[in-house]
Amino acid sequence: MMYDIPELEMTADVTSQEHAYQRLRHAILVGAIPTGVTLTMRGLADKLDIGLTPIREALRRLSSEAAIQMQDNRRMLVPTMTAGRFDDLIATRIALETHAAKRALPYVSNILIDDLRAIDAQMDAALTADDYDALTVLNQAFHSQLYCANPNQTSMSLVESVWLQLGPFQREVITALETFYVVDRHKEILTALKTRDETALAAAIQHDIEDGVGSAGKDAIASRSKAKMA
Amino acid sequence: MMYDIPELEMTADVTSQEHAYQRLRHAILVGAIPTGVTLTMRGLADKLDIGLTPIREALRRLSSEAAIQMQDNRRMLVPTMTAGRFDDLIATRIALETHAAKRALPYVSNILIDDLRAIDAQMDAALTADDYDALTVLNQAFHSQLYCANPNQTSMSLVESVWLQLGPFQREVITALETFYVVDRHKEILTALKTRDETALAAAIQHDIEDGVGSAGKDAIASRSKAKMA
DNA sequence: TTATCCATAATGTGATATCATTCATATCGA
DNA sequence: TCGATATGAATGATATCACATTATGGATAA
Repeated sequence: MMYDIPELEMTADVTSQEHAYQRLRHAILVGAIPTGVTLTMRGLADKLDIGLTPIREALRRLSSEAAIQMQDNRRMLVPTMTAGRFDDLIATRIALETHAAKRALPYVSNILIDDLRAIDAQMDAALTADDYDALTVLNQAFHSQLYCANPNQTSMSLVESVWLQLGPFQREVITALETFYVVDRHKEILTALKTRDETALAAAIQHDIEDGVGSAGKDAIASRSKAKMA
Repeated sequence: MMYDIPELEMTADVTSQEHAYQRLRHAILVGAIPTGVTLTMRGLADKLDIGLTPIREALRRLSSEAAIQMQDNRRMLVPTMTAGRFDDLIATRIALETHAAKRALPYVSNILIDDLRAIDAQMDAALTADDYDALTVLNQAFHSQLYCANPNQTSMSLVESVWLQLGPFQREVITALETFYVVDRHKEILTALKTRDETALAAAIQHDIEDGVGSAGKDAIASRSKAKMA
């Protein structure tokens, strides 16, 4: 199966391994790598124009984040999605991110709220420009900046692992009509932040996840299994 | 600083990389690697009697699980613990594991409960034998088996990342007097499982974490900062 | 037509060598 | 005595090579 890995501008001083990792990670995050197809090290090395060694280490890192799966046959692939796994990933996202948001709330400043609002505005722009990959990245930046307000935060890397596992769904999901809900829910999050209302914040995060990837993903899985039956 | 990495028997057919990963992982999990000391690839390769390449990939995997930290100076180390980070790790453990337990509950069978009870008995034996590393491993097996009852479970790898980050505290913590509480709380967990009581289960998990690593860890941090002042 | 088997190609694993960067230590200067 | 500096040692990064394992495609047989 053909696919391509989006470019990703980086500072020149990063190692090849880091470069490969960031680029593959981004590709998975926006759903650019189809699920189920076998990835080969030489193939990726060729595609990214990088040696085998950095690719290997990047893949090992991604496998430890459950972004890719290394089977015992020595085959590597982006795991395929099932309804059950998807459901559990969404539930885990909600548990983890409501927790992270609540822990971050005491550290939220008005400046941060303004920054989040700015990201939200960028999302509106990306939406009208039909730049869905940017939309995904911005949405994650929105959540990430919030959770990282907590200076002792230890759950961001866990959240990112879940995002990576949901990544393969991004493209089929984000084009769905439900997309605009995300922006709406961000407004709800911003309001809860402004009033420093912990309960409302947790609810808003949950709604954001459910209405965004959650519902659209369910639809995508449903239509996929219907297609298989036909 | 001197330290040694516990042996770990494995099947012969695993790759060197997997072997190195498992052994280093176990060492961090039981707190055998002191925090703050720089790890060198050649040093570890020498210690484990394995080539550089497998060590390198094992370290990359561990860094992606936040078990070790790779600084920009190219220095690698097991992160040192601070009171704030510890607090957040415990809070994350509770959020994540109560969630995992609740999701697993519908799949809990009486056979599983018996298995857990058997692990608990082994823990009693390990406790009287003063085998603290085994105690740690068994405790994690207890929790792991419970959460993995959910066939669609996606949070186990996240939980393990948190365990790895708390690992460096295991040895200083588990020798503390509070240790016996853990076993008590496991009884509470088992009771909640038997009655299929979701609320009681979540509470029991929370108590187990708080009374186990939680309180003992707080003490350890407190006495450590006291020692530094003296 | 379909299943089995074999030979070749492709792939992951691991070791080693080289290079650039970083660290450690001793020397020098104030 | 203390701090800055330079030099050599140690370390991580990467490419490359060799090898064992796995996959692939075609030929053969039922």
